[in-house]
Amino acid sequence: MAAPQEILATRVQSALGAALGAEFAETDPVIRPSQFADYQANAALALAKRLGRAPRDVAADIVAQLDVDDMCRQVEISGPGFVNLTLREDWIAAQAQELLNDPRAGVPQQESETVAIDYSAPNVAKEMHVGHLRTTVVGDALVRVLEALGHDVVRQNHIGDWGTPFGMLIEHLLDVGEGSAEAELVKTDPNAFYQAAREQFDGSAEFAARARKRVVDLQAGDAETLRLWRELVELSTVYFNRIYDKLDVTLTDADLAGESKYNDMLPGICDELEREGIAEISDGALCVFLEGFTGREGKPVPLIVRKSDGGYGYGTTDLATVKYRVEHLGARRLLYVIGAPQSLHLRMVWETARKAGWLPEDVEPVHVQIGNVLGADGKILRTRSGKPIRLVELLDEAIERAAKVVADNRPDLDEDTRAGIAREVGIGAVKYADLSVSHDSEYVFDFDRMLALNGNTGPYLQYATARIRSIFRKGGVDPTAAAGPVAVTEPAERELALALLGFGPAVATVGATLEPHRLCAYLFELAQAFTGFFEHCPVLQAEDPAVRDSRFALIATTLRTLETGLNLLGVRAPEQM
RNA sequence: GCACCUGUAGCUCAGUGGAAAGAGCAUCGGACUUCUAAUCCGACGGCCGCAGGUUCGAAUCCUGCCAGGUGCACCA
Repeated sequence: MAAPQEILATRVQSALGAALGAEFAETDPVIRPSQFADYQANAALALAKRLGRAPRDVAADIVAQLDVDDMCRQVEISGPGFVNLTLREDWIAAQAQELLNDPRAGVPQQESETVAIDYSAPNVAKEMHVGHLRTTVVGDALVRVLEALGHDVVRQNHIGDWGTPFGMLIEHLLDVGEGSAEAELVKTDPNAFYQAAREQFDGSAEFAARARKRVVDLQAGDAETLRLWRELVELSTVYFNRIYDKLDVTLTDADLAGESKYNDMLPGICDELEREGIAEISDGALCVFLEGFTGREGKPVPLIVRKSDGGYGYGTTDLATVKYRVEHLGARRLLYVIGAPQSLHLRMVWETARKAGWLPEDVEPVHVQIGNVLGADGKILRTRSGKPIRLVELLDEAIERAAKVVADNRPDLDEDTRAGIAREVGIGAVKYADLSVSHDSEYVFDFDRMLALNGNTGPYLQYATARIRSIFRKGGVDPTAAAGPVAVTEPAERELALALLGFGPAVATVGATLEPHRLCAYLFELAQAFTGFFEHCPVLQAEDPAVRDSRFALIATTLRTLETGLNLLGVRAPEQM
């Protein structure tokens, strides 16, 4: 199963070799979608300069050697030397038929690579906010896509489960009592618990003293303190899992790889850095100074690996993640799906790891930068009173709003069905909104826009699948039973079939660029192509049984492609809506 | 001050060195006796922040500037 663009690329390359010499057989044929044909090959323009010839002549030579009769019905030199390529309808139909029969839905099977992916990373005893939402959703989509492409993906949920706040949290847990209603807040409203602890810490010197002592005990490995700490982590895990469940995210407890996991590695990391002369003591702290990293007033910025009080910061922990993921997990790509502001920090961590030999040249670390989510005012999304928005409330509001729309439009459905649809549509809308814009840009959060059935939204794609299912229901046909044969005659059929062939490449692109919004853009175009088909090409009312069978096959493939694509994004497709 | 990100239609956002820069929303005008109108079709709308440069060709690459955002020593 190969996409038109790829097949054309190899064909044009052979033509290049034949026309211009073997040394040109590897050059990029520059196949692009065209507004004047299906595709265009732009290689001649670039090569003309090198050859010292007129571009149109070069194009003519390429076309003379080009063997595409089986797949193109028109090959035309146009403009300054573009080669316009128009596919044959029977070829498109044959490819669509192949796609229908392809158990992988056109998704290429790539050579397996171990990829470690760090995403979500909420903090224990703290509410997840919209920033966590986005790294969770984007990270999970990347996981699904990479796995579909055949890679060995290791999820690493780097939760904040260690550090000074735990002294305060543990003491507060003891004060309210283990198992008390207030302790249970960690499962449901963690910020309430955290704020209460914070208030004690700020308001009571006695409490603060206890909290500080507790931190020391924790780091010393005191058994009772560790037990209480574990208790807090477990309570938090209940909260995380409730969110992940609601969000339909693949993370489980097995993926937890929080800061505490690396505690044992930290002293060794510092020792090695110091021994190798990579780190030095500055103002009492063990620091790595790297060339080219300067801050205010040109002062060198350190990566602090051991604080002056002997404690470790996140720089050390992050170094440990690199070491662990390379040495222990055998990862060839290290993905960090975290906020854009961490960019400087990560670059310093990686450069330090390179110097220390923990990050070999053939291992590629990537920062999948996550941009801020903004409110209507263009500032980081907060409630009217200025507090961060509770994620649970935000998700519930999305579901409520979706429920209202479903109730308005589908009074014929029973309540349970409507509630199920509302959940899938509401959550899908929020996730899709996070995924459909490039992950590194900020975007403005707007319920009305993301829940709209028009435009590049989750509901629009879900609606397309629901309409297809409706046709199959009415026709009494099982989508998996559609077998074709596929024929392509109407323009809308042609457009839909051609769009279907682009799925595999779109998924592959996301795997390479780590940009889920490209898959969104593809699925949106496919859904639009389907809508055009839906308007112009009746399926059930088609008079000719052969046309009917062909159209069944086309929409069955469309349904599977849309659902597979949505699934790769982590978005559900309701059977009706 | 240094570094990174962003600047594209009224708004929200796409855009792989290729032809005349795209979509959705909003606005205006149309289409339900039809497989879901929660839909669709059409129109309107652009010094691609500014100025240079590279190139046969630049929203895209380079340099400078302007504007906004973020980060820059012991929180993560």
